[in-house]
Amino acid sequence: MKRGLSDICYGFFSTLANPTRLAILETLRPHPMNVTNIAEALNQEQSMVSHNLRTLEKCNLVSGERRGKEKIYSINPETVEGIFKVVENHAAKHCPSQGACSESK
Amino acid sequence: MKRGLSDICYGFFSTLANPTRLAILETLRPHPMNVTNIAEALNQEQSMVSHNLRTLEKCNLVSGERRGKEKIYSINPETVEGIFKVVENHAAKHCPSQGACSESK
DNA sequence: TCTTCATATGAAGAAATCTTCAGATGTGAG
DNA sequence: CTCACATCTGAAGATTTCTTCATATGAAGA
Repeated sequence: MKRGLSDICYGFFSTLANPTRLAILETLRPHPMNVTNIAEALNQEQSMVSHNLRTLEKCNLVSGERRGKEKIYSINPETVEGIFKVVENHAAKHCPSQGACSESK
Repeated sequence: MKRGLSDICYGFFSTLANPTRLAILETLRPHPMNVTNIAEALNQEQSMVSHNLRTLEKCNLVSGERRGKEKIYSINPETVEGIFKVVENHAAKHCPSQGACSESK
């Protein structure tokens, strides 16, 4: 198996290949938020959100800052916006109605 | 669960979250190639490459063109280069030695 | 048509990832 | 210190995705 850029990318894309994590990024896009609020916004269990925030943080897609009892998470805007931009453009051109790269064809 | 850009992105990133598929993209980056040659380049079974090419094609990350017995696959350069560029930049800033977004921390 | 090369496909066990639950840790107030 | 609130963590069953194998389909030439 060839090895190169692929390796650098694998963890990155694996991190993004999850609906909860994508939803977290989208939720944090407008502004930073604490864990409880993210969980409420997504209607998910707090522990699930926490697990996924850890994955996102490992990958530097979000970063968290303690503020008293809370921990405020915010996205890494450069990377997240950059990626979303490419995907939005791709979807606009190649993904008819909606729901890209899925079933059908 | 919130629904939005996340849905469009999910299939896209799932497609990219696989070492074989990333290696295929990297292999095709310089120039188009047929299935057998890709398999040889990656030292992988032909059927595996074929399965993964199908996934990539569904997502419009590659496209295949029959030429006689062979089928020549090529990447969608706009999207693939765009994505790699963002990831390379991200890795340069946030992924110390190499192997991004993986273990440690 | 028969043969050969090239590619695609279905199915099933193997492997990786998720989700959930129970409880641990951290923080600040009283 | 104890309590309450906020977040984190480990483990295990549930679920999803991979890999492999056997075989099917397609294309071209004899």
